[in-house]
Amino acid sequence: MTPSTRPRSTRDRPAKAPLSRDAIVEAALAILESEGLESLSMRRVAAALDTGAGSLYVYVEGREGLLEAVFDRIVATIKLEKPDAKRWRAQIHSLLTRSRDALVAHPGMAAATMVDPPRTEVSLRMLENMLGILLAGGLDPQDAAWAADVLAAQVTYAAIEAELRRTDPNALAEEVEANFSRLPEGKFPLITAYTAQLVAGDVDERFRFAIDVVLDGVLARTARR
Amino acid sequence: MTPSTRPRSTRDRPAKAPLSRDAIVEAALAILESEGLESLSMRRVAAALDTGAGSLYVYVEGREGLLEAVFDRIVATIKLEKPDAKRWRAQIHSLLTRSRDALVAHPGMAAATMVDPPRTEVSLRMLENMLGILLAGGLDPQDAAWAADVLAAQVTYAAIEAELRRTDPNALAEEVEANFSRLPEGKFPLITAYTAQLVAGDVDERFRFAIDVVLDGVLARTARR
DNA sequence: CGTTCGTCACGAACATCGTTCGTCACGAAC
DNA sequence: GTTCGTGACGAACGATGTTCGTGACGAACG
Repeated sequence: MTPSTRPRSTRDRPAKAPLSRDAIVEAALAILESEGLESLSMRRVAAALDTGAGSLYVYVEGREGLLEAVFDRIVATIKLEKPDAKRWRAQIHSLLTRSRDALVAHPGMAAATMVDPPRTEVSLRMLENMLGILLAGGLDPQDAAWAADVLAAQVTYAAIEAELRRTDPNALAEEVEANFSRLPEGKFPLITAYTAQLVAGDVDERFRFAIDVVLDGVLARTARR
Repeated sequence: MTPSTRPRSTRDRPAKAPLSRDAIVEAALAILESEGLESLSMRRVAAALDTGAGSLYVYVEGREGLLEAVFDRIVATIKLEKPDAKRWRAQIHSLLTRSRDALVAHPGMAAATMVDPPRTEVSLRMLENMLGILLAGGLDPQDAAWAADVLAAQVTYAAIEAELRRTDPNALAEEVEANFSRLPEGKFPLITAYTAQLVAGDVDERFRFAIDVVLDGVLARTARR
């Protein structure tokens, strides 16, 4: 891990690992997973590395830069699919489900992602793979390009929804349902009538629906052309 | 405006409007429109009302509560549609485009929306209207309920994208295109080959595509059933 | 008209945040 | 043995959200 010689004499300190960009990102990632985004402060990361917050700025471009690096690391762990025309639809589901789960595993990251589009090389790998699968499915290039965007929106949206249900899968549904039930009488007839449908399905069912609907929509467009 | 010119006591003050929840929300809304979410601090709002930040907490449940109230106010301004089976598709486009534009007009609000689902009565009016139009379109209730969710995701996503392009409509496309052009040779063949398609279309075209794709997808599902 | 009393704005204070920068100890080079 | 540059340290700055003791206002009351 360490380059060569560990400095034997940092006096009182018991030979602590040297600061590095990688070590910082890794520490941040650990905090993100265990405590969530709001706990991911520069001071908190520095404390985990037994140093001062100011020391991080040599290796990382502020908090924003750190978050970007962390996001990159997360995306890098997502396993891609080798496009196969025979299984393209299943591949989309697999890839996007893995993407969503990777975001869910790091609370707060999904929402942070939306602030700006992916620029890093790792994110482009992801886009390249998406395009590959969609094109393997026979989609028109323009449809595929735009569909990738639409699908990305569903992934981050589903990730945020899944985060909310993380503690208790049914907590949200029950809360919403309870909320609906004490609505002003007759003011929201449709919501009242279809409460069951509105809260129906778990996270996975809803996500599957969203992706299928988008894919069916693009296919309908292709067929019509 | 300097503290030194302040009247000795509130008695000498020229009858300033009393603090109220409405006044606070309105001031916050004005700041949000003109300066964006990151400038919307409790102190900034208090300053606009010529008072201290601490005074706001009597009327508003912290910053989070204030933001919720502001969001509610924004959603309240969105004009709804009287569901008409003959124009239902156009109605969806109108309603969602207005929703997107309302979010875009208040920078940062779209991203903040995603943190938790709408609970307020105003948001339910919106949902009720969406359901009404979709059902008027002949959709199955379960499909309509879930589709409303999928469409909501597209609205906030489009709003965030539109915010980025607010200053210069082409800035993003050009940046992305420039980014693509200096990619490692041959590492992203599809992105390289279809750069034109990836950056094609303005905000409205892309948004129209997203909505149409979702609607076509749900219709295909309905037809198949 | 004088007193009382409850409301409510004020603003100082606290904890935390991201960020900057002067200082200085370390270890290697001379 | 001396010099020197690298890089961590941590105090400090400005800004944030939030709490709370204080006190002034105006209405109610005698």
